[in-house]
Amino acid sequence: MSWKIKPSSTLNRMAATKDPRPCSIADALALVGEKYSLLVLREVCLGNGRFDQLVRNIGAPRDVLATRLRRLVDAGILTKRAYSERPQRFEYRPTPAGLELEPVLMTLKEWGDRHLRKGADLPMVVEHSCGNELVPQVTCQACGEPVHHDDLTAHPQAPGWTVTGPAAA
Amino acid sequence: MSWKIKPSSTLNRMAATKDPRPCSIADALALVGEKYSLLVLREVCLGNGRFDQLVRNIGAPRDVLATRLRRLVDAGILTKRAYSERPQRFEYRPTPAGLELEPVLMTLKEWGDRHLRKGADLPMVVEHSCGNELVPQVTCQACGEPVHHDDLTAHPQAPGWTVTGPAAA
DNA sequence: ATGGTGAGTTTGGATTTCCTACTCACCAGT
DNA sequence: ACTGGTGAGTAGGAAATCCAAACTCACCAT
Repeated sequence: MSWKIKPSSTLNRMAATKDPRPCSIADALALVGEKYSLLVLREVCLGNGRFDQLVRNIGAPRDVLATRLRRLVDAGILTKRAYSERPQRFEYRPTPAGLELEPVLMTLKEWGDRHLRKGADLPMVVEHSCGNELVPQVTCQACGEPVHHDDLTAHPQAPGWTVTGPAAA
Repeated sequence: MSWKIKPSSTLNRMAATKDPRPCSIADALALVGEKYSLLVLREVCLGNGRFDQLVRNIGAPRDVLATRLRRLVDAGILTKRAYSERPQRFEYRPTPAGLELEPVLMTLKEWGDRHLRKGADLPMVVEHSCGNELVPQVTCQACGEPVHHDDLTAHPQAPGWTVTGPAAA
């Protein structure tokens, strides 16, 4: 049996620790930020929604994949539907909420293409219906202008937020 | 000592396994997809780049955070610089490459705001220099139009890709 | 009867995370 | 000079996760 008395210096540190911030980015990542989850979404958005396709294309262990799929279905990001009874066979497809995560995939792909492959030898190109290769760009819905870091000002609305930098409120 | 003879059904399964696809999304996630990495980027983009600020605001264990920071610095996404010698104190800031990950954060925040909080009681609002609240929208750089799933066609360029769905090449 | 496929589950070991504590260097107050 | 506090980590062990391979179960094909 130990005394479990904390030295005061430790007590002070404990008093200073706080819960992490309320944040939609953190909440979103709690759902889709686990390993392989966004790659699952990539595949189902491409129409490759069967279990063994996912295993092959993503390279995830089967049990981990099964866990991720359950979680994404529970979160309303994917649906599981049978494409064949007798033999029962299933396919995962994105829900509308899942499809709305595509912008995240597109911006990630853009960044990877530019910074990790320097624009050459891209493993895959996406074509937009306008006929050009898609280069996704984030714009402000209100004014239509492309968004740059220096154009942003953060306004914390909930307790727990402090902003010290150039984007401070 | 065991014989290590595989049943033939297993042999066949092994022959079918392949490496995962070459993919910029997967490569990007290998760098910034680990737990907490994107939250570190959030904080650093807000100007909160000191170790203990990061610990408090993110809620990450200190050792994990130290590991992530090293990795992000190595990847050229953050820089570490002293803001005080004697006592040595450091601050992490985003590099240009790090700043270019902001679109990923913005699209994630958008999704979380809409789907996880239904638009009400947002913990934080970002203002664009045009004076409006920022609602990020992904557009096609070539034609300027907002991008929708059905407007996209995937064109695999590297081996290992198969696309069976509506976005098939 | 044998083998093959799809969609997982089971098993057992390797790897990561997490938590608490500890260090080290410095500064501030008494 | 001593006590306490801060910043930026490191150390060590328990808990959770991951991973690869094997196994299951239901069905179909030869």
